[in-house]
Amino acid sequence: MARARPIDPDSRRAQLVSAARQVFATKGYHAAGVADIIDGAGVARGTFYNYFESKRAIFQAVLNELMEGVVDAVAPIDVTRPVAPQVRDNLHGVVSMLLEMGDGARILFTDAAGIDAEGMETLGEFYGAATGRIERALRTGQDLGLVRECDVGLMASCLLGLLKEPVYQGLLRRRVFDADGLVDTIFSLVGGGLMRPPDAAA
Amino acid sequence: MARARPIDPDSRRAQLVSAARQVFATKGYHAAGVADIIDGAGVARGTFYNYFESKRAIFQAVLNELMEGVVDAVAPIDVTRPVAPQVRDNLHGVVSMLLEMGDGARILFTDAAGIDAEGMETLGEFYGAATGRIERALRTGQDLGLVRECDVGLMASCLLGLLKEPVYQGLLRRRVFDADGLVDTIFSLVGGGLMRPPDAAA
Amino acid sequence: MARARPIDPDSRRAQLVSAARQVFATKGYHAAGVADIIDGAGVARGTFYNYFESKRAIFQAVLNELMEGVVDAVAPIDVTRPVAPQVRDNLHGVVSMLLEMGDGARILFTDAAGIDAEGMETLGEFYGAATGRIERALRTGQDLGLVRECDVGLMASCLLGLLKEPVYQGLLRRRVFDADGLVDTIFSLVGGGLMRPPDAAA
Amino acid sequence: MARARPIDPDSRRAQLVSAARQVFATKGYHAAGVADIIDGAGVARGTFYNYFESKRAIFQAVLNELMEGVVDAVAPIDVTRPVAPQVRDNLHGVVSMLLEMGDGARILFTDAAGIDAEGMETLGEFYGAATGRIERALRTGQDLGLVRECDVGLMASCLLGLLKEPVYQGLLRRRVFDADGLVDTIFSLVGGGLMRPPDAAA
DNA sequence: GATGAATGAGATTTCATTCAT
DNA sequence: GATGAATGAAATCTCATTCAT
Repeated sequence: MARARPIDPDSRRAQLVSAARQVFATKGYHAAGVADIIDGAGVARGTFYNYFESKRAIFQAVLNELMEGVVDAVAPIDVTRPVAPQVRDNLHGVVSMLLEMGDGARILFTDAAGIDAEGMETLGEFYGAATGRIERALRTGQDLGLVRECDVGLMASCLLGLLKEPVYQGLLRRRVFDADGLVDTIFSLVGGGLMRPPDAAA
Repeated sequence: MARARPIDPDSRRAQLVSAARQVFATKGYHAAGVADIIDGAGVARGTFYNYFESKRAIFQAVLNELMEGVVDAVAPIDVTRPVAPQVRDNLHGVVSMLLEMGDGARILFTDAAGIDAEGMETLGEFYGAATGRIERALRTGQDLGLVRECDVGLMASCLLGLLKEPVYQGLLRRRVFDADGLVDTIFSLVGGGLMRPPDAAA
Repeated sequence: MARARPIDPDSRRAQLVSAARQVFATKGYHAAGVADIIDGAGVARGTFYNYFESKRAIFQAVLNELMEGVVDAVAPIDVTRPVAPQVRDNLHGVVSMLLEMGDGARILFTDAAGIDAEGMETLGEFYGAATGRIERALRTGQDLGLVRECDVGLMASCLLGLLKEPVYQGLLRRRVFDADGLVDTIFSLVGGGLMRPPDAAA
Repeated sequence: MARARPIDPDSRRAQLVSAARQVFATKGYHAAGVADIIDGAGVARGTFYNYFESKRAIFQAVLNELMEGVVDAVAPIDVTRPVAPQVRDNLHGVVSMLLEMGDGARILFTDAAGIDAEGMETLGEFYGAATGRIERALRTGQDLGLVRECDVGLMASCLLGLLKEPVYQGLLRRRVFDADGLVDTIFSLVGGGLMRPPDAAA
């Protein structure tokens, strides 16, 4: 009711995106209304449309922010130093970031792909880029003699799945787990597989 | 236009579910309208509501059918026979099933979780059950001395991710691949990890 | 509130167009809302959109109906019979039609051109066709030796103006006049001036 | 962006009206937004409302300016000198003025009447005044024995239509023509038909 | 059982106007 | 006097659902 005090447009925009993330994370894209977002931001309806063309547009902004957050959690690997710890850090960084997002992650996992063709494409490109990075890393590893022969394309998306699925199920089934445990599990699997060495003790 | 000839209610129901699967797969839950479904089934609007309470209800029916299809693709493991080939068959069965579904799989991957809390729960239970089965298998494997120590809960969802992610990306990015390649990749990873043995040749 | 009894779609459509004509005539396109139209027709909002895609669309339907009405008021001239009375009848028919339309005529005179480019074009084509008919009539008249030399294009639109302006001012200034008076006036002007005196000298 | 330098209020007002005329002429009243006007004038939104109470108000200002322009193009007739050339000059002046206005004329022809009752009234008065002038001229002509008997009221608006319609169609159908041709056409029609032949029989 | 016209709550979006700085 | 962020009433349009035939 009281008129929101005018503030720097960039701040207002950021505030709206933040409110929107909250709302989308909680209710999902379709159940969320612009009304929820402006309530969250304490702003009038018209103000919203001064900053975003549509509900779809602010969703895209939220999505971009989330994707950026994940990307920023990954540091380039320096091959002149031991590789494993760096990979471990990156893995840990991404998982922590996703866990921190909490319900926000459902936007990346579920909502974005279910809205329209453009959403699918955005997400497809994002995961494509991620897979691409893993793929290149695998090839480098092969060149360095660390990684064995395999179909790098498929292997890359398998590895991505290794990371995503536990986080996704954490969301769906509201189970909590800690990032270190997951990183350890992934490392042990990638490091030596699942099978017990026929007779390790022998 | 022409009045649809009265048919056995079960057939009509099946016909509607089938049309609905098609429509949901193609357009997604929200973009799909009841109009699309009845057009697909060649039935009047009122008829639809004689068989289903709501759009949400028929979606649930479609979802159930799909989940059932996946479950049916998995045979129980008979521990008195060699295990690996049986696991391989199951894996192959599930992947083939998902690939056959084509766009229908997006319902399982994306749409179902994005509709409402109930959808999330349904899917959570489904994946929970799948994870549970894998978990039990792992434990059995450990008992038999085939599988080494690990956090079976996390490992189970990791393994599920190994399978889902490539299929999901196939959908998102419209890449095709064949089921055997994926099964091989998964098996090689699970079998011995990703690293090249220090000096396998020695 | 009470549910409108289902009727033949064509009738419903006609009823909506009729209500819309009334509303547009009274309030003008922009001041009129879909709410006014459905109130007029005693129908729910959704019903309106079962029949017309948009407010703009039903306006077009109204416009077409009005234009058709005017066109139908004009009979082709039969040159084997005396021409003047036929022209007089046509003139009288058009003027009467416009006067009967009452405020509806403002749609043709004012609203249609002020809505969008398409409205302007529709109206442009309509008046273009009218002018074209007059033009052809003039040329025929010239061939028959009844009409003297002139710039038929300009003359045609002048003649159209002769008819339109009094009707238009009748609308704007809420003056009433009768069709016969106008036809007489036009005839006296055109008759004395446009026709070549058969044999002025004789 | 840059703060507009303070200028003489009358100039600012004129600047706004000028920008508004441009905008209204191009887009029409309803499609034009206050945003377009202030963009055109290079002025902030708030500034606009320092000078005009509303969009409607500045439209009225534009309208008044245009009507004045037309009125000023007409010189009083001096009956002690030959009348025809004076009439011709006035006709030519008005037509030229309207043609110069270009799209601006659509404001007079179309937009003004389509806005609200007040717009209709304003325009009604304007055309009423014009018709009135023509009417008085006709009566004077009758007194001088130059013009024959007729219903001067109707005849006056007919004559006005003679002039307006070609210009209007020029707008609607984007045809160009020159003022002289139209004046000639009108004169030939009126001259041959309206004037009593001085002594046809003698 | 089948039909399809009718419904109406509710969502998104627009834009002229206000007012604190 | 100039500014421009904020406002919010009001309009259009959607579509799952109802119900009389």
